[in-house]
Amino acid sequence: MNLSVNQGAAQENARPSYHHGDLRQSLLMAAKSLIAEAGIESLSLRKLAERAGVSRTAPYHHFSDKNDLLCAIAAEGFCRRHKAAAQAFDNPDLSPREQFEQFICGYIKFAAENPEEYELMFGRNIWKQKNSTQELRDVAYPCFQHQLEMIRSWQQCGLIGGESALRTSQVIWGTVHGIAKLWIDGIYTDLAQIEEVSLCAVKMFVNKTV
Amino acid sequence: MNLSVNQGAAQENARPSYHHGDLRQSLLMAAKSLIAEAGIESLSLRKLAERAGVSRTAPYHHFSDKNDLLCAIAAEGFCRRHKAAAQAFDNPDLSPREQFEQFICGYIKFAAENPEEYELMFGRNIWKQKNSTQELRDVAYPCFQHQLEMIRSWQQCGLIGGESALRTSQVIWGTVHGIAKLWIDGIYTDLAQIEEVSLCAVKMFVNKTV
DNA sequence: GGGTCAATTTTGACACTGTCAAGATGTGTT
DNA sequence: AACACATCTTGACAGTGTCAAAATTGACCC
Repeated sequence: MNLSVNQGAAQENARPSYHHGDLRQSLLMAAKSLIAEAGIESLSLRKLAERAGVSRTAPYHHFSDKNDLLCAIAAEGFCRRHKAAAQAFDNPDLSPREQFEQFICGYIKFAAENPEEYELMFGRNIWKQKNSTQELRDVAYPCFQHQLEMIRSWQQCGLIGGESALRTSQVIWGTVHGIAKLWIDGIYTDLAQIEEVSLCAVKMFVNKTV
Repeated sequence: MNLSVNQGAAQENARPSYHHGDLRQSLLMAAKSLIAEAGIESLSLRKLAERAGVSRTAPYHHFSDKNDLLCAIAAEGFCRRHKAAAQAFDNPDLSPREQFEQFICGYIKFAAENPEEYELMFGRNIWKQKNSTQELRDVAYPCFQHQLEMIRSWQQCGLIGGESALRTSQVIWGTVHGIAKLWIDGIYTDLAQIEEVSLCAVKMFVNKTV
């Protein structure tokens, strides 16, 4: 049903066959640009529709809900983050310690550089209750799982301590998520400090004997 | 200007002299009960006014803004949390290690037991831009400062590592905040695990030689 | 080519929201 | 009693998300 007819060529003035061409993709792009301009708080479906050049209710034929649209954007964010994390982890030139540092700093840097997108990926009621889309879960869960596996590997090579890999992973995820959130939400205000905080976190988690 | 005339007796049907008695306090109480009932997302000034028994715009004579009202509620939350933290820290019967554990677990427990209030204290645009009220800052900053001092004392007695007290404090705050947020926002769903995660965090931060 | 069907889009409407401007109502002070 | 002022109400406006019904348009079959 929601499968777009012509996926490719979702650029500017390429609408060969259908009514709009590929409105779903256009909406996602317009949404991201609107969010980048004025923040996620002020994103409304009506402004979005106007930007995309359609009427107010047109988006409802591609997204059941505003929440549905937000989930789709969030899913893209998880995809991007997942790819970046995997790339650093699979780099054979990095020592485990360097991998770990890349993970911590990369995670926080990703959040700091894409604050609105990160804010969307968590919070904003996307995960609360039963609001998460199947599509979102399909993308996000492997991302979470990947984090767990990385932590497990760093534990096995003695780089970091902790008991069960799951608990340790939950703590470390909490740390990076918390630092990112405190920055994004405006409590930590000095961006220059954020990287120092990240490095401090790395040192606190890494075993001293290594 | 905003000083209420008769602070005391802000209960149900006690409105001796003024129009309403003490609307400001009544509004705060009504707001907290509304938030407890339906979550912060669905709190509207109109519903709030109705609950307090006044017209839609009456609150605007006690709070300049919706944001102003939210800041006032958040300030109460910081007060409560600050008191609880100080109480545990000043307890002479507790060893530093017990104090630290109380801090970590107490912080996360506070957030888990008052999710809506905690969500309000951070996020919700209260700290972003210039939205924070002077009143809120006056209450919250000492609270942040207190956390820093506790961390410093635990560092000085060798309980925990880290470099500068500020950075260490930022990392640990990030950890408890992140775990709390991941729970509140619905990513960590099992409440029973939260305490285990808290204890795991304690073990990961405490020096092994102690 | 013409007719049919379903996907797509639009118009109209509803119940909300935060907030402003003016007026009404009561309180305290002189 | 009279004034000034804090407080509260009514009316209004521009937004918001979302539903129902109507209109448009492309694709497909004969």
